[in-house]
Formats: sequence, C-alpha cells, structure tokens
Amino acid sequence: MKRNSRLSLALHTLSHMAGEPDRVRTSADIAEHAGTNPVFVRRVLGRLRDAGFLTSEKGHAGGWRLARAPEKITLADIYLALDESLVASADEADGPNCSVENALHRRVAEVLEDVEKSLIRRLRETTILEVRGT
Amino acid sequence: MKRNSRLSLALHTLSHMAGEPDRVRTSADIAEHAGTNPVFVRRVLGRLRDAGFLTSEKGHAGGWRLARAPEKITLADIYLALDESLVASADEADGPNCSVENALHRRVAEVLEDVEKSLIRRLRETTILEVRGT
DNA sequence: ATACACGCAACCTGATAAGTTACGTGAGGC
DNA sequence: GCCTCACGTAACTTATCAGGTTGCGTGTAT
Repeated sequence: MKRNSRLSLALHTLSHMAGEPDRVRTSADIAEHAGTNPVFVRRVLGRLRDAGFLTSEKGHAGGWRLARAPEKITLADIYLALDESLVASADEADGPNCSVENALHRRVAEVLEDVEKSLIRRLRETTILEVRGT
Repeated sequence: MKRNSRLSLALHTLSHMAGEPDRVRTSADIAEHAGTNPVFVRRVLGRLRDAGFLTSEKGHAGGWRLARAPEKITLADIYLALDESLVASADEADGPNCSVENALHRRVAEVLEDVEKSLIRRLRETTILEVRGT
C-alpha cells in the first residue's frame, strides 16, 4: 500500500468489518494487517467516525466497530467522508488573466466535475458488504 | 500554475498556437508567458513533438510550431501524449494476498478504468482551436 | 565567427504523505 | 486506588516527487 493510502486503508478495513461486524478491532491490529502504523489508522478512521460510519472506544477492550449496517455503507460514502479525490481538480489559474487560459480552464473544469460526479455515482452502486464477493 | 503543470502548460501553449499557427515560439517566450522555465517547457513540449503534434527547430530563429492543423488536435490527444492521469490509477496491492483487498481492488480498478475512458471521450470532443472561444 | 535555440544530464528545492515519538485522557480489571 | 490498554493529538522526521536551476553540447542562420 503506497498511494491513495487513506482511501485504500479505509475501504479495506471497512470491508473486513462488514464480514464480522461484532468484532472490535484495535488500531494496532488494523495497522498490522494493512502494513501501516496505528497513528495513521486512527487519523483515517477518525474521519469516518466523525462522519458517522464507525465508533471508537477508549480503554481496555476498546477499539473500532461499524456504527451502522454494512449494507448501508457504500464506497461513495467513504470516498466522500475522506474528502479524497481520485479525479484531479482543476487548479485555479492565479496568474495574470489570459483569456485563452481562462476559456481552457473553464472547459477542463467542467469536464472534470462531470467525471467526478459519474465516479461517485459508480461508487454508490457498491456497498462494503457487496464488494467482498465481487 | 502549480499542479498538473505539464498538462496545463501543454494545453495552454497549444491553444495559443492554434490562434497563430505560423508564429514560431521559443521555449523562453513560452516559459515566460506560462510563468515557468524554459527547460520545463522543452521537457513537456518535447513529448508532444515525439507524438507528432509539434515540431522544434534548433538554431537562430528556431523554436516551436504546430505540426498539424489545430482543428485536428483534441484535448484528448494531448492528454494521452503526455501520459498524464487526471484519474488516479488503482495501486497494485503488493502485500500478502488478502482476498478482501483483492476483490476490492478489482472493483475499484474497474470503476476507475471506466471513468478514465469517459474522461478521454469527453476530452476528444474539444479541439485546441475550439477551446479558445468556449 | 557569432549568436541563438533546442537537447539533455545532473543537481537543488519545496511541498506533501506517511511514519515516528511522546504524552494526555478515558475505561476496565485487579 | 492503581495498572494496563486503547484512543486522541501534537510535534517532529523521513521519503518521494514535481518542478526549477545550472551547465554544456549540438545544430543553424546571419
């Protein structure tokens, strides 16, 4: 696991949780399984907790657990909660106003926005439960 | 101009060239207009020359020029020639084989490939000449 | 001969993602 | 009460990479 690491980690972990929803997992367990470190796991899963997909508990026997039924969590939910972008966003041209560049920017931005929307639509078709057997 | 700089530079420059196809431009001119440096310009435009969209000439009065009619160059052509990706590609999972991760990877990769194809289809609709007035 | 422009290699730099360390807080178990 | 465990977070370090810089070689027009 190297890049898009946040999203990979999140999807991978939640998909596992979808299979055994009652098991509590520590960030250390998850980190080891995913080949990363516990702090990173907590950073990523923390966002999913804030978005309502996970719960975390401190203390002895604490850890992470799904906060809702796995068939009600789609890949799009996770993608959006992490605010990741798999589609590049058009950069604002900060330089002096060049009409050609502006026209170009508008056109490319429009296409990219459409493409991102279609990506989300596609991701919404699959839940973290379904993905396991695909 | 900061990220996706190669593609931005390429599209911007070719769009300008589309307006004045006979004018020869030096990498220094182009760099100044785009707010970057001549070496970077040569690196990027060099790929477009190799792909057949530009010609470059050395020596006195040398520089860059379109190699074909601007209405026959689409945004997709440039995107592909630069081997840029505005859609993230799914990373190969290099770790130990986890069936959940594999299934997930396949699903996400499939979606991303489709999305990339639709991006290219969209980019193919616009030529570097058309974009100027959009 | 000279000036100019590309071609290319080697190196430098700044931004960012992820890893590491350290310490605080809450929750059981004894 | 106290010890252990797990998360929460901040600060720092490291690795990677895109882009910038410098320098020199090569070809071409004047």
